[in-house]
Amino acid sequence: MSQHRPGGPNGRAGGVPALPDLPEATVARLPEYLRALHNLAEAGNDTVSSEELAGAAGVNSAKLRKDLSHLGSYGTRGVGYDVALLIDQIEFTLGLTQRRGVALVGVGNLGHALAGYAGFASRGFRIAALFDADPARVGELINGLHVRHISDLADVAVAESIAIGVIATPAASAQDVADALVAAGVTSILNFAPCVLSVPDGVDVRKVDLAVELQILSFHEHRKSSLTALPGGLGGGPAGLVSAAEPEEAVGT
Amino acid sequence: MSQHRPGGPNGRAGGVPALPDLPEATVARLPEYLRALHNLAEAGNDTVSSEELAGAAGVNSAKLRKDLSHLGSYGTRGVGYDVALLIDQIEFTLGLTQRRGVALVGVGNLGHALAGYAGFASRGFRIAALFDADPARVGELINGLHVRHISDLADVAVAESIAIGVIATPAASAQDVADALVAAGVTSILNFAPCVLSVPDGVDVRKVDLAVELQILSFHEHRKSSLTALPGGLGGGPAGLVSAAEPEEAVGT
DNA sequence: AGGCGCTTGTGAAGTCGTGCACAAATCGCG
DNA sequence: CGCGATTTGTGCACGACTTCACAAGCGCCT
Repeated sequence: MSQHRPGGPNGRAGGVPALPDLPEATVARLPEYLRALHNLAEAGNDTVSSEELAGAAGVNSAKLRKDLSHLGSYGTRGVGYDVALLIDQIEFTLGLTQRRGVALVGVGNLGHALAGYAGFASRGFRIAALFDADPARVGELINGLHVRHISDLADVAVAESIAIGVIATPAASAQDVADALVAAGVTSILNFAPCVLSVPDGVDVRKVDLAVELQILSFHEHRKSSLTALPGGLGGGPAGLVSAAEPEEAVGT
Repeated sequence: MSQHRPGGPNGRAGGVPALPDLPEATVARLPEYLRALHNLAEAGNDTVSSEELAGAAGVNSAKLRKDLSHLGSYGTRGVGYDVALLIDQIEFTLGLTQRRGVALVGVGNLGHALAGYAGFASRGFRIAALFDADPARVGELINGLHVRHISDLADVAVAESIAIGVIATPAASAQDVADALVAAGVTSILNFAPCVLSVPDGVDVRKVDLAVELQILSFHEHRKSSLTALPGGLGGGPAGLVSAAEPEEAVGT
């Protein structure tokens, strides 16, 4: 995360919910609850218990209740939560009451897929513009939008009041793109490039690295197979047997 | 997220624990260190200090040292870490000394991009087979592999000893695919479908939901704009007390 | 009306992760 | 050979998150 404001005791009068300074872990789970709630609503459920909802979202019910309690008390004891009300509450908290415009930079392999990803549109986002540095790609029509050159970024971002940018370029150009986004007024960045971005304070960056996820799984595979293969424990250290594995297939991206 | 062994009171009967049972948070950072190390190696660095490496990986140097200390002592005081040695160590720990085969199910929008994603190959994985349920897609050639029907999954998975599966199908079919993967002997699943999978114990699932990341960013956007719009508290409540932003590294979790 | 079963909301305890601060270890050099 | 500069490895305190366990609240049934 980029920054977190430890706010003071939040006390607001009136019916409008305050901005309750949620734990980051809670924020990360709210979208999951929201998805589960939409499913439930579609299935015709009016209310839902914490146990049910927790099951649908894949978490512990106590955790779910505590998470929701941070938003305020929107459940009824003995009954459960009103599905529609809770959806509204979470959407408000996540700032999804307005459809946010997103700028996507880099329409290569991954960018192409992201541009066409229906999940963005269905969950409150609108891909407002596509950019690429490659002039050969400029003009290409993807999913109803045509690709613009990255030099137009500032103009478009301002015109469409875009606050979120997605970087789907190679790592080498990611920092430049991030700088350009920041200069254009973007204050939240989702980075798919495998590199660390440095941005000014006040700008949030989240990173998604697809290969990292596989590597984490690989670790668990490795551990599982070691456990079954060597129940006793393998001696010494894992020091020796590494070197002669693969022909070092460069890292270049 | 992944499943943990319930294990209870640590079922290990005496003896030295073979694999040091790393904290999950550490495991999640190792791939990042590995990437940074490969960059350094390519740049010709022989050794690196924790401070440098931490910078390149976007973390605190104390955290990095603690993480690495869990793997054993592979640094030299006063000097730093041997880049090549550390790469070997981390790759061993992550189980990347063998190139792991991956089965990708669902070659729609996103699956297509994943099939062509160079980052997998360059970081120790080999997409060994592509599957789809749609007969119209079977046979299609993507990145040198042709798409097979999902009914072949079991045969191929066994033949190629595939332990990792990637689900890039719509949510509606994800659970069926997961069941098929598990039946075919896959014990680790990376799920891009926006739904909760239920799998037997011993199977690890990691979920990546692209829209969720945007929603988390949206939350922070929402909060930022509210803060600037309402600098003070409204009536009644204790106002002020908004401490300044704490600078921190920009690292996604 | 009153009691009963169900479910939320939350104090409190426990677990996990982080970051500081420093001792121990190593190198280079005079 | 010893000293100082440097950097690792880690004990410790702190903070964040999770989980348990239960009181408080709500609706329904008698």
